Amino acid sequence: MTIKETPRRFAKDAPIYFAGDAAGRLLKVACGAVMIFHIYDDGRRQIVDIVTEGELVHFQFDGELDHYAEALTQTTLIEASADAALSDQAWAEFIFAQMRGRLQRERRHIAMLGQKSAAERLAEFLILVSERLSTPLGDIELPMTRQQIADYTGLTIETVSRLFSRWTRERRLVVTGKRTYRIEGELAA
Amino acid sequence: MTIKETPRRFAKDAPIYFAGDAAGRLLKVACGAVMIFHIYDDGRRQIVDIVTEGELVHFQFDGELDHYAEALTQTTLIEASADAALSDQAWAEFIFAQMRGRLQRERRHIAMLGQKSAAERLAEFLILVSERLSTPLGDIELPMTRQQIADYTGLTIETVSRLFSRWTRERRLVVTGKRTYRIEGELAA
DNA sequence: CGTTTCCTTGATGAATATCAATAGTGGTGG
DNA sequence: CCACCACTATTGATATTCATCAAGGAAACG
Repeated sequence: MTIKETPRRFAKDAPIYFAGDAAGRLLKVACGAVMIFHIYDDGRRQIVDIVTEGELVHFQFDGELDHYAEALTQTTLIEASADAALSDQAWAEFIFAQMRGRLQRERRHIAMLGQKSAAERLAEFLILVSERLSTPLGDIELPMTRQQIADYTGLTIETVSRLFSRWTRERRLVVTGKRTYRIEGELAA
Repeated sequence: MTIKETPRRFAKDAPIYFAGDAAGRLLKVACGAVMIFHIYDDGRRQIVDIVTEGELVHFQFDGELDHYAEALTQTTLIEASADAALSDQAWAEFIFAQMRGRLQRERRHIAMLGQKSAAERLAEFLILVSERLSTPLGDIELPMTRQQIADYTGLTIETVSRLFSRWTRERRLVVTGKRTYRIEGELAA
């Protein structure tokens, strides 16, 4: 018995769910990319993770969701019943593997935010994105605004902008398109 | 058929495993507390999570571990075969619930490190510890050095020490024992 | 006790946030 | 196609927070 999967499409920047929404459905990214984030009362926002093709968006299958999700690009999600998936052997293994990957990324993110300088954080972010969102050419596809990058790295848009400018000036980073870059040398320094 | 569980004891500050160690065994805290951390080449350390009674220490059941674990207090762990546990219904559900809890905490930790000031971070840390390591009396049991607190909050020991001093001076925090505190007012401010 | 480790406190400096102004970019309708 | 508008990014000047450096004191341990 296969599990019923319903596709849902989201425009760029469209909200996917809010904190407080009921969980219960399992969401898998078919194409596009999703950002997961927290918001504080005063408007501060922290992007916690970026979810890409083939990955699950969250693992909260009952109760309420405690974070937000938004489409970073035009995105198609596959929706399925969480209960059904959990009792299916193959799905359960997939879910487990996904959770493990997510835990690993989040651990790295914690270490980055806790210990690294602005330049180190941005460099690590770019490398992460190049591994997860890249075109096959090796160029970094960066479908994020400065504000989003700042909210992922825990910096301000000005600091992010200054680092981009400096690296570009120093030819460590080359702008190869409207929203694509290529890393030429060692960043971080 | 029940799964074989072997207890193992660790002294305070004893290492439990290192990054690079083979995974494969499942570890559950029977009593005590364990800290999970990352280390960089230059010695910087980030404590990623604190694992307490009844919780699983990690979820890497094959390949290599990519982080370190150390006993925060005298600790007893239960060791079991990961394979056996994963194919047991009740265990699988427990593992899933544990992973979800861990993901939730790590998300919060990311948001804290990315967006909050030193005072806010330390306040949040104390509240977290009071929820997770507290005595039934409401006092905060703090079996951690200033360095460990700093490595959890991404601050320096001096900053941590100054905040403790200030809050104690302002009677927001009361020292009720050698390593126990009580929160009296609003911290963070 | 002496020794080591941990903690506190002060003085200073560096990294990064904040504030402010300008420039660029994309989108829309005339 | 152009002109306008709103949004995003850049850049500079300044302020703030927190780290670093340095020294002394307290607690823990043999």
